Amino acid sequence: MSLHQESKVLSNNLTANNQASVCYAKVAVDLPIARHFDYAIPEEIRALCVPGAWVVVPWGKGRKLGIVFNVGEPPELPPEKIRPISKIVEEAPVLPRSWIQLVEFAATYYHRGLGEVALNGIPKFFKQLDRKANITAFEKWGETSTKATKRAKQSETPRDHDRQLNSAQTEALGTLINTAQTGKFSTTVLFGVTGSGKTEVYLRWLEHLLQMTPDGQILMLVPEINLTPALQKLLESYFPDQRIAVLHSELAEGQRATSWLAAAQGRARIVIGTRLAVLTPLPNVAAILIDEEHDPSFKQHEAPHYSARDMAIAFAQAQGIPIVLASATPSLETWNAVLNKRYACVRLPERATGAASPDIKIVHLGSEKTLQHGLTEQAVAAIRAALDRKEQALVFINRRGYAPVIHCSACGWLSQCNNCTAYQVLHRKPTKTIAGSPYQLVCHHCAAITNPPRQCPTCGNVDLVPLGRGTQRLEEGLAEIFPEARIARLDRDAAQRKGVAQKIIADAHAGNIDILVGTQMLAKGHDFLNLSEVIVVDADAALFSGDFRAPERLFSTLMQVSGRAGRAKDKPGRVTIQSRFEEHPLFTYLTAQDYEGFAATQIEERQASLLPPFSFEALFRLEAKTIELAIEQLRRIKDHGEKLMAEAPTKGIEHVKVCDPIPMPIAKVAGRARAQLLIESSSRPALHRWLSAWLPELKDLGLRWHIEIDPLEI
DNA sequence: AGCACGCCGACT
DNA sequence: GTCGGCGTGCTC
Repeated sequence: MSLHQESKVLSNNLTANNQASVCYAKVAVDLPIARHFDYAIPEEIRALCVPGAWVVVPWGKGRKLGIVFNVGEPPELPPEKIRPISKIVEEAPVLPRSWIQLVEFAATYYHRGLGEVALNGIPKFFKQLDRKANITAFEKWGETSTKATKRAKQSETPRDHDRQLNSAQTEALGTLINTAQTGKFSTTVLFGVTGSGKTEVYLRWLEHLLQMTPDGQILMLVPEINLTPALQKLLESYFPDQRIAVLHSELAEGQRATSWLAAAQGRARIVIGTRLAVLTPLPNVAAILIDEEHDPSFKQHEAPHYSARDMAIAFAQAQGIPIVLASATPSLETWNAVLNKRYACVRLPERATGAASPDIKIVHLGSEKTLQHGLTEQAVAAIRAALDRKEQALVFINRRGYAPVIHCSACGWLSQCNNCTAYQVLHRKPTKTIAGSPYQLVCHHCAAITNPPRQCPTCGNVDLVPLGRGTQRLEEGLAEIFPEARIARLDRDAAQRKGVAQKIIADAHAGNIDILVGTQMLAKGHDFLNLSEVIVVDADAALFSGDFRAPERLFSTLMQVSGRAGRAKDKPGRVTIQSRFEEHPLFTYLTAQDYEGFAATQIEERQASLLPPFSFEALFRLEAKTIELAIEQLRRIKDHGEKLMAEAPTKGIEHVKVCDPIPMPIAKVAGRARAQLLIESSSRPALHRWLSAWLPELKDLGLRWHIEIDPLEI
């Protein structure tokens, strides 16, 4: 008998025998579909079929993994269409209620399917249906690594533990312990400049929590994968007798499965991870800490588009536990909540080591002719001075590749991507090939790679020149200016090969590198004690960007990268920022390292123009063959919204503003035109009530769109 | 996501 | 004539 026939018979039996007692389960299926599915629960598994149970369900001609959410609610479908659950996966841990609630919250808030959210954070390994043979092996593996940790405990390593806190830290710790108490929901911002010793303070807070709650688990979110190894080491030396699980997308499948299982079974007391870790089931969660709270990487760019920070706050609230948001430059959403006294705030005003704050200088970026490989005289002198002192310099440029575009000096041709509204970026090939050009053109949007043309495709001119510079060209230029220096480059391209990023970071710590060239990746968190000079090659692109969040991001990036300089007591840090707009007010606040002053101006502007956090946004996006078609389809969505608005008073929905559809900032990617439609409201609940009324009706329009809640980039 | 169905273009 | 492109619809 085929699976399909078998299930038909089963469901017929179920309906025929005793319809009233047939029990149904709402199941999140492992699919990126914005919906859950109803299944009948066969009598013999009814006892095991509880929310959080793992099940195998029939799916079309095959089977799929699912997780039970609700049991007993009436199905939305006629009973004859409902098939029964195939079996319960008994060896899998029943997922905790807190996790079920979090997933339900996120699916509702982000207007997504349960399955899409629920299965998003579960390691691939557990989603395979034939994993049964391996699961015990993994459990054993988990046990052995616990033993390994225990063994490490016995060989007492010197612990940072005994290091004295300074008076500001001691005071901050006291306040933190008082405001962020166990067993009670609170949101506390730990606000301190880079190097003020936030880490020390929150480690002590974690220590306190671990003592207060004998089984309690702590979730710690960090923005960058590169930061986890150092943090893991630190935590392991700090808490040698606690099991620490690390979770991020670049772990090997086996490691990720092991860590996840340790967290889900409550064996791991501390769970460190990037944004995906917010979806880890934690049966005994006792507190949450988010480091670099403002970082945009906590927002997922793909499918469910969730903000791990916002989800974590909602999670803490639902579970009645404290959450701490640490940052030197909190997001304006967070800072506004501090000003409104919705969040508590603990301040750390000084650098803990006693090192002075870095001296930040803005220098004028003249015409290209006055520069050496894009660097001003002052910048070159600053790097040379660092080399002379046998200290390190970091040269920051937020653009990877060799040059952002190539250009024909005769006819003005630019290396436009054929499939995207973007330029192809000139890159040095990753490995030297025997034949052909050492360069290639790469589109950063569709990832298409082509050989650079030998002559201009429109006029035949052979004189094609790279315009501007990225990390690779800067590295080359620096090698020319400082032939004796050891230079390393760290950007997404360099970090692509596994282990390379960690090797460069280790080399920098060991003093085997004199000049570090890199992007964002280098700006965050690292504590290079011999680094005393930071150069920011070009801060201008973000100064006049159309994005209202650009100044906020620029300020925090510059503060963060500045914070890399002079982390040791005896080596004061200096920062040189090159700009054509030295008079810009952002720089005034930056040189004074006055986050609060800067935030006040930004908040004032946002309030005046009713931008977030003074309004709440949702964004419809869709793709079509042409931009006209995409706009036309979005207009149909808008029209429908306006029809709904006309009926709003009768339906009890408050007013929201539906803007006009516009092309996305990059209008075409990989040959597909993209457009967006912004929805705004001054009230978050109003916006969500509106969307809940609107979205189901839009299904009938037969359009393929998706929605993003609280978008970061518009 | 898969997978089926269905309707138009260039190929042995 | 068909093979196959991917647009559309469905999965409890």
